[in-house]
Amino acid sequence: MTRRKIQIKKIDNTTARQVTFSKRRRGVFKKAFELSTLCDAEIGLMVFSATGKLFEYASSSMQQVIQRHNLRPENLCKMDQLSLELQLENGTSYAMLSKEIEKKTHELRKIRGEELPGMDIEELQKLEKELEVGLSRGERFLEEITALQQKGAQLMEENQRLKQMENLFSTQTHVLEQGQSSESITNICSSSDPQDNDSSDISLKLG
Amino acid sequence: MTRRKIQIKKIDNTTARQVTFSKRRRGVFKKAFELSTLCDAEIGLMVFSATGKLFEYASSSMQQVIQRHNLRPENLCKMDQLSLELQLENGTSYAMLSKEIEKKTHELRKIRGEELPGMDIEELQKLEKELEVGLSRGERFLEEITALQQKGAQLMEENQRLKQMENLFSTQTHVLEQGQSSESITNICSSSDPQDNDSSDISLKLG
DNA sequence: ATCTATTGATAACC
DNA sequence: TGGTTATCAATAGAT
Repeated sequence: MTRRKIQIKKIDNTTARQVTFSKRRRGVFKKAFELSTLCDAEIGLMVFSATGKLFEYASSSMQQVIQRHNLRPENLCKMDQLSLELQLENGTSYAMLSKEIEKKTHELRKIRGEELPGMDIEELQKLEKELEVGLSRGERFLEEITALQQKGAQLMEENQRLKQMENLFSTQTHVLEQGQSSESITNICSSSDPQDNDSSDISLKLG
Repeated sequence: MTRRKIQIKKIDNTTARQVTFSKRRRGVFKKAFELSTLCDAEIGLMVFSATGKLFEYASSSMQQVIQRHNLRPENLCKMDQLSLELQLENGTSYAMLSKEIEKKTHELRKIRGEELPGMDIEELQKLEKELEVGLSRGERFLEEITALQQKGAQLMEENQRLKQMENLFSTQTHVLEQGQSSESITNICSSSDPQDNDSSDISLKLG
């Protein structure tokens, strides 16, 4: 854009591209900072260089910006379905187990209220059965707990990726450069979201 | 920056601020697009106006950019602490409960091996005690299960936000404007497990 | 990195 | 909002 106008398309020359990247990156970050400052906007900007380096700027913190972004209804997408199922399952399970506990407790009290010496064999066998059931249920509970723990571990694992870095910027005027590159990324979840709002596409004119 | 140079600080006049926001926003998005195009960089830019409207641009898709961002080791951060605690808790709990189950089972078998008619009061009271303990343990299990379910629900909720929409942009030259505002953000943290990845949909099965 | 000729962005005004 | 224009800012090309 100076000694000569350039076309906005990938720069072939590698070194030239890197130079331009450095220069323009600064420019974009500065613009982002100015916009957020002048207009009181919350901004998050992530830039991965062609070599995989990450440069980022966030007026607050990237985690906060991402979370705010993810909070929007249109970004909560289909997970809701799974979530709802889960909620229902949980409710059912809990209700069922609560009922069972209550029942057992009631039976126990009933037994305790009787004279033990007066109990006949049948009564004792019943008690024994109760114990057995209680134990097996306990085992089921244990299994369930284990399963839940595993699921929880998986979920946490995923959540790790959600959690963001701290303010690596001392002030919002600073941009941090971070090393390493991340490769393959798997995507799930397609959004549909019919109605939506006054969303309008803005196409950028380049020249 | 033109008729007169301006200071980079929040514009007091509301309307002036909005005007500047609109103009500069375009500028930043354009710059971001140019940078990604010229230098083959992957870019994600999120802008929340002071009124809560979201404007975003992503060279690929915002979900992809966010995921790539989240994949960085340094962003898997501090959650590990809480996570480790949880793991230890769970581990301890599991070991303890397993041991308890085993013990109870052993006792039960011992009792079953005896002649019920031959049991004295003391023996029966012991059995009763066993049942009671079994029930209380069951209750504890239930509590634990409930706690785990809640934890899982929270995690899933968070994960929902992780899963992002598809290409709301038909091409990378488009910027989408989305409405509505999102407010306070609550964080729950916990995580663990270093390696492993591409795990995504996780459903909790309860019985 | 630094320098500048140019193009690009935009503040103030309409 | 959407134009106009005088300035200021960003930067391509060269050093």
